[in-house]
Amino acid sequence: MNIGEAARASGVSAKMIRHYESIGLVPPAGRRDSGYRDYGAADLHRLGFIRHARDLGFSLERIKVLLGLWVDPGRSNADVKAIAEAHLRELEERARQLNEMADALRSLADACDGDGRPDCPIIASLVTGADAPACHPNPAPATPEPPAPRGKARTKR
Amino acid sequence: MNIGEAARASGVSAKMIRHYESIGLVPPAGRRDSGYRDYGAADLHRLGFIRHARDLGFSLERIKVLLGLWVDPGRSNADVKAIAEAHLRELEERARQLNEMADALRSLADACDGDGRPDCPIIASLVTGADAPACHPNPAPATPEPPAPRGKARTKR
DNA sequence: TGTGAACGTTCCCATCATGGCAAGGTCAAC
DNA sequence: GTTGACCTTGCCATGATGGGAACGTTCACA
Repeated sequence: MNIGEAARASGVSAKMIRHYESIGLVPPAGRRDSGYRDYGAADLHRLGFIRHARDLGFSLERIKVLLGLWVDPGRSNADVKAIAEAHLRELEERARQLNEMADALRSLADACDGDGRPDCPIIASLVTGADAPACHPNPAPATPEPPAPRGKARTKR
Repeated sequence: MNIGEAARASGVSAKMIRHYESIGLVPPAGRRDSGYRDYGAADLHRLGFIRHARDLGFSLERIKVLLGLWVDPGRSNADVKAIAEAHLRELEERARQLNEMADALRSLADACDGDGRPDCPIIASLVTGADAPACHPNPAPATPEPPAPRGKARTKR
């Protein structure tokens, strides 16, 4: 089985299969006389395993460990679970950070009329680092202006 | 003001300040006779703007646009809002994906006893690509074994 | 038997934002 | 004058993936 067929069958691109081989995530594929890599069912299984782990966001480094546990008949599911939970905590932490950003940005965007005037709480917040105003406490809090150009030499930029 | 002081004052590392200069996100800093970069209040403002935008997860590319709008007295807050909302949608999408992964991984981890035996629904799911079993439908669905080693030529690896 | 398309190979480069390191120049305090 | 903290430029690395060049192989079809 060519690398292209293996790619289609496993859902891992040929490019990535070669990469995984180069970093030792999959063993070096057998070669035909032509130099073409040759894949069998066992290879497809391994590639499928990797793809499913990638779908769950596991890093290649952790997948390497999971593959080691997979092929270890004496593995402990506690080891597997520990890796999964470590990854889960990282996923949750990253999601938390994204949600924090999204929440902050959402209130800024909500506070912006988007009516075509220059006044903009989003810009204002980026300038001052402050959060979005509660609602519209003051009617027209002029958007802070950019700092004056350097010295007198405007053309210097 | 040295780059180090500017870094401390703005919360942007010296390394990044140089980088931002190299990609045109900040104008080339003034230089002293020694060749040292020299920063003033306007530069700190700009760096602070960038840092706050980075804190909200904006890409440097988008920050470049936001900076352009900031310094444009004729800007429309609709333009700013459009960029913010585009970014917001991306944040939400990324968070959604992470949560999807986390949910899937959580049910797998919950389904794993972690009692030290080799049986492991996490490994099983990575092998088959199937979701976590509903709860524990069958008492001991033996974890799928790794594929047999390649043919008879184990040394071929 | 030739030929062309589709595939394979290796190697290098790019992404994105950031950090690290090395070799060398500058500054300020003692 | 020495020392330590700082600055300069330049290159390399990250992690996972894609793109492309230059060149070899396979296979079907005329």
